[in-house]
Amino acid sequence: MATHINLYSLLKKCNSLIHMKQLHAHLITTGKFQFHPSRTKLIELLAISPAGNLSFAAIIFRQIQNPSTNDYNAVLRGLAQCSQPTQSISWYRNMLRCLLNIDALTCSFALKGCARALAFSEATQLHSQLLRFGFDADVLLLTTLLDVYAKTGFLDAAHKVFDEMVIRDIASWNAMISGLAQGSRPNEAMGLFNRMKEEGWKPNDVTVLGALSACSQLGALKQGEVVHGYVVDEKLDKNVIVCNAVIDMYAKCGFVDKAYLVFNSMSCRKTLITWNTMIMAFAMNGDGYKALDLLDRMASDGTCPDAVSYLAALCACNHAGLVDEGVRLFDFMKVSGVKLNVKHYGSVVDLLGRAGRLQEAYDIINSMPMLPDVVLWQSLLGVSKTYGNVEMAEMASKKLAEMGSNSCGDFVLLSNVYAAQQRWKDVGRVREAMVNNDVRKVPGFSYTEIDGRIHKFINRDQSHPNSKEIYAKLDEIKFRIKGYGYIAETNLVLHDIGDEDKENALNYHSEKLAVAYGLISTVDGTPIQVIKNLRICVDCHAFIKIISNIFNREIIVRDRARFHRFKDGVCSCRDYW
DNA sequence: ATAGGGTTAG
Repeated sequence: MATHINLYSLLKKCNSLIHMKQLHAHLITTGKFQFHPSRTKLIELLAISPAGNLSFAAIIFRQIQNPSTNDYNAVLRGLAQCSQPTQSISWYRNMLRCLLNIDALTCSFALKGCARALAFSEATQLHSQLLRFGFDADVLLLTTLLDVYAKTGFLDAAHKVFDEMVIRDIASWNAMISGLAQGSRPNEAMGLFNRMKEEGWKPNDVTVLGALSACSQLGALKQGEVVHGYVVDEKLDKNVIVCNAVIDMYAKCGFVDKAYLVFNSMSCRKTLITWNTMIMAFAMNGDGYKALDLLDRMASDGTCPDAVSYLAALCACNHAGLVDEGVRLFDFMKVSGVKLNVKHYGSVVDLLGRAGRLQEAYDIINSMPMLPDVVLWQSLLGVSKTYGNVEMAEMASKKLAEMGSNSCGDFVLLSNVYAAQQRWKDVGRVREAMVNNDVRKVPGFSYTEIDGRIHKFINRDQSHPNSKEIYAKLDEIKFRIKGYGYIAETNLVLHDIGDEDKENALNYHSEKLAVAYGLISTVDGTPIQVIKNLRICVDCHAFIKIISNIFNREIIVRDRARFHRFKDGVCSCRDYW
């Protein structure tokens, strides 16, 4: 009896493989291995702790004459969190064959494996099995199930599980809220967050992380401020993870100053991620020098920059047009010992390309120790278009085709390169390829927050209740801005349609709809904030510059990569993006 | 001998 307790307490303190092996040897040499209850705990420790060793756990498992469900579960848990989580599914199937008694933990670990392996259909099988086993009153298990459905992208199935749960606890709400937030349905995430409060639940740190992430995506400042207020009131800001999320929220809502205020007044210790979040915030805002300054300061503060820190700083140089600083930083990175990945190369290629240094950009691609990705060739294609370099554009397009990229933007860019040289035959050839290849077009959409409510617009959207007024406003704008030298950039539209129709296609881009709605529904002089899922197009950029001038409004647009602040007819990106 | 499992920022 005494040895049971001793072994158990020893196991709990065990944090190295050597110690685990010693305990194993002890169980063997004293002849207790086959019968001692701590054996299972040892296998679990080996299977799941960072100091453990999963294959060794499996070896030990095979030495057991009559493994219990718990022994199986211990290995299953390890397999579910290892680098090949599909192994957990085969292990589970094997358990069903060999064992009669599966318990709720078996299902829980197997579901975890499905989540990691993104195995939706296996999860549905587990779902029906756990119902048959009668585990459907188990809150923890149903929360895991909900989470698997959400993580595999089946949010409606997740929601159904959530809705049908007889008993829910805080973690069930949290799983559903963060599932919606991470599944690109942030508005619903906020809806559920509010409903949760109405129903008398008290959000905890995990809850606010989901809500803050949703606000970040939506650019929902008003709602984000409410969540921040709650965080402060409930002292959830003792948690550095929460602080990081608050910083990110303010930054993504366009309030980099507020983000920096939170960054500077944190009561808990900053982590690597805190610094990276703030550097990224400056980068998105075009504050190149502030980002570089922070990169220096983090090191002197005792936090060693990692690959993400450098990427963020490089990105900042790129957005601010700090070409020499960026190249210097990149050269330093190569000797600093950080492991560069394809994104670092992509960023520096973009930086050089935008500065017109196409040959240097191309040389870097050729010197890369890894294969260039689609994004990198797209960026080279983009800058080739900017500088009218036909050969480079053709080469990049060829690579993109080889890699199976089939995005509309690639074809449009190449076509524009030819069009600029009046090579109409080639333009026609590209159009034909577009038709034949059935190109993908990611639908563009924009959000704007008015009085704490999010309004979403897609291109040519007519579903908004105020649609009539919005289109009338756009007509008015169109009329007024003609006098300011605005000519629609119709070469961005690649359809066989007349110029007027091309103009209409551009006129109803989602960001224009959102800005027009902002103009009619907010008081004169107040800023208008728009979030767009793609990069802003040249035409909308020119259009909004003029609007900021004639309507005397500050208009802040966050596109996929950065912020554009339009004021008095100019943009903070200085037309460099 | 018993508990053990779920939600989490760049």
